[in-house]
Amino acid sequence: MTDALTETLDDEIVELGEITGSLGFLLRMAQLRAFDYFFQTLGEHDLRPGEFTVLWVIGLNPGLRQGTIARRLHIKPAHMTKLIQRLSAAGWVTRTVPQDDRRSVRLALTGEGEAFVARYRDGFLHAHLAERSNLAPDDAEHLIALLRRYSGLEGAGT
Amino acid sequence: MTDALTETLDDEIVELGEITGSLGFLLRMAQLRAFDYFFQTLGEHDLRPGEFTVLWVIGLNPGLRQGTIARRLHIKPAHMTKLIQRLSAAGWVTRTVPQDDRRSVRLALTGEGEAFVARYRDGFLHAHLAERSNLAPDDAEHLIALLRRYSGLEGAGT
DNA sequence: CGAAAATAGTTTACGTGGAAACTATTTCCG
DNA sequence: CGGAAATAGTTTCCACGTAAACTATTTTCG
Repeated sequence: MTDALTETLDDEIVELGEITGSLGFLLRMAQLRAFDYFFQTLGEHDLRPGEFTVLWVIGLNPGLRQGTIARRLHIKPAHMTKLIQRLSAAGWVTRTVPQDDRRSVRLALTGEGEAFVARYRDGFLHAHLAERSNLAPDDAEHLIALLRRYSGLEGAGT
Repeated sequence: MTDALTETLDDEIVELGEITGSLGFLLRMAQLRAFDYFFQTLGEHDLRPGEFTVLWVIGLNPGLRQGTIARRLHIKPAHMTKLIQRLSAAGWVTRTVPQDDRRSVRLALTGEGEAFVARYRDGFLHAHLAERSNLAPDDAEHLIALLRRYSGLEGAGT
């Protein structure tokens, strides 16, 4: 490094301006932070957020068609196919083609799948506790409620 | 609500359970929705959120090094190189290697780049306004404030 | 019935973003 | 000075996710 004056003029300060009021921009930034926390907590294990979510939902809804779950999670069919192939190859998910509609595939967890979910369940669901570190608990709850509303998950269950 | 057994067999209802309280999951869902809004509004033009953000920040901070801007936006060096190559090839950004450090690259907008930013500025910055979203304006503002705090962009003020 | 349309899932081909290795330049010290 | 370390950016290769085309079934309806 040269002198402090040059340093100050060149680096350090990057003005972001009004873009910090853009929801899309903020969501991207927030997701990167959440991702950091996630891998900081669970990175030691070989676990991807998306994969665990799919396992979780299959566990809660055994026997549903692959496409039904994919739509609910906004996973595109092409990607869902690969996900299920992976989860199936790992021995966590069974694919069953029912008699009444041989186009479709119904999903369920294997015993290993259930064990896997049970094992990482707390770590995954509690990841959000660590994620909230910049926010007071009340604010974190509020943020979650607003996101749930914004993303259209409001009416469904909870 | 039907009972759990019926629910499970129904193809319409997908239970998500406690995962709807996970910040990471909600951020992913929210981002997908924001993405939809973005392309619904600006999809007609050939504009990517990330590219516009980079142009915007270069415009606000002409002469900064490529890596400085990348770090601030959490863009990895490898990706930043490709982004700048594209923006440069499009004639929006100039790359200047300064005499005092010939390893580095300093960025600025061309006239066309400034015109481009000026042209899409309103559409991009206002894309977040929750006209078509599920949130009231107050809630949208609150959501933005919480996200800004969570993602660590809280410069001054609160 | 049977051809056309609709549906479920898969395959292919591609674009975005990242990790690791590489090149070039500058700085640090022995 | 001059070799080791640090820094800036690039290149190569790979994972994730998507769109579009494809296969296989089921449904629609003339």
